[in-house]
Amino acid sequence: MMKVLLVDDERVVKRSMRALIETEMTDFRIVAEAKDGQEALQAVELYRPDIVITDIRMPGMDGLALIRELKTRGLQAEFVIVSGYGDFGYAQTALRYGVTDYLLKPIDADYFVSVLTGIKKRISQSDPVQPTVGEAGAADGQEHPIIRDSLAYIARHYTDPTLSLKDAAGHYGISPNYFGTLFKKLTGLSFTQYVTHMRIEKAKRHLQKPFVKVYEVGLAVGFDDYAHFAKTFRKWNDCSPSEYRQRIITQQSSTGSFAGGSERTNTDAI
DNA sequence: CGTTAGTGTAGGTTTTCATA
DNA sequence: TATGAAAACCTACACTAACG
Repeated sequence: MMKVLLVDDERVVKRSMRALIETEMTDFRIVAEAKDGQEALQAVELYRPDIVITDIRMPGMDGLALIRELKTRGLQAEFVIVSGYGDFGYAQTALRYGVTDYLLKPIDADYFVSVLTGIKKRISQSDPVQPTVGEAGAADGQEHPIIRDSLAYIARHYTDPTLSLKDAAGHYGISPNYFGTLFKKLTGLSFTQYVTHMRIEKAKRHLQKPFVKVYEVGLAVGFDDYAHFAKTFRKWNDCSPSEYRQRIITQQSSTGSFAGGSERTNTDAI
């Protein structure tokens, strides 16, 4: 049984995550909830959770400070960051603290389940913490200066349609072949997969703004060509950009603020 | 008419593998 | 650790069609 601590200042978010864990994940038990870092520290002392799921931005001690403090205290736990819109760069920084994964709000139910399931599997196999897909792959990458820097490079340039592995490799003065190999080895994702994932996640944020046209979203996140954007979006999410937007609107009108989101799935979000 | 989706294709880019 | 070559994959482009 995995012990989980939920840390978020938004009650509705915690309630949604609790509902999901209690209904979908019988191997997990929520031992405590906290609304900020201070409360979380106390809960950790009492319950020694296996997994800490924390928001980044909270009053008082924020998520990053909390993780730093818990690591200082030697807590052997897996950390999952929950990041809201506009926190992406912040979440990237969080990866350097060795978090296992991070989830963007609105949280996708399937992805949430898959992240926790993956953590349980790793713990049960007594493996060292391995990052999951996507951004979390950056954790190992932090150990190599070029890859560490390249992640920041991508974060700065992902909106540029001309961003390429060749350019990035040239930036560091190594061959594209070697750079690509190194990147995949250390992050778990190929260069293009990483960049595409970042673009799609950003696009999903933009699609929540109804006044922005879908093709403009594609342009805004680095897709020069709408057809390519639509194809790529569907490949990663099993729905078109417009379908995704429609779902978000529907879910937000029926369930409130903690709604929407999807990650390589077309199932309902929390 | 504007927006979005779908398809085929050529060319460029990335990944993989063998090798030093 | 690093490179080169070739295969595999991806992207941009052009075009068509559906929909409101």
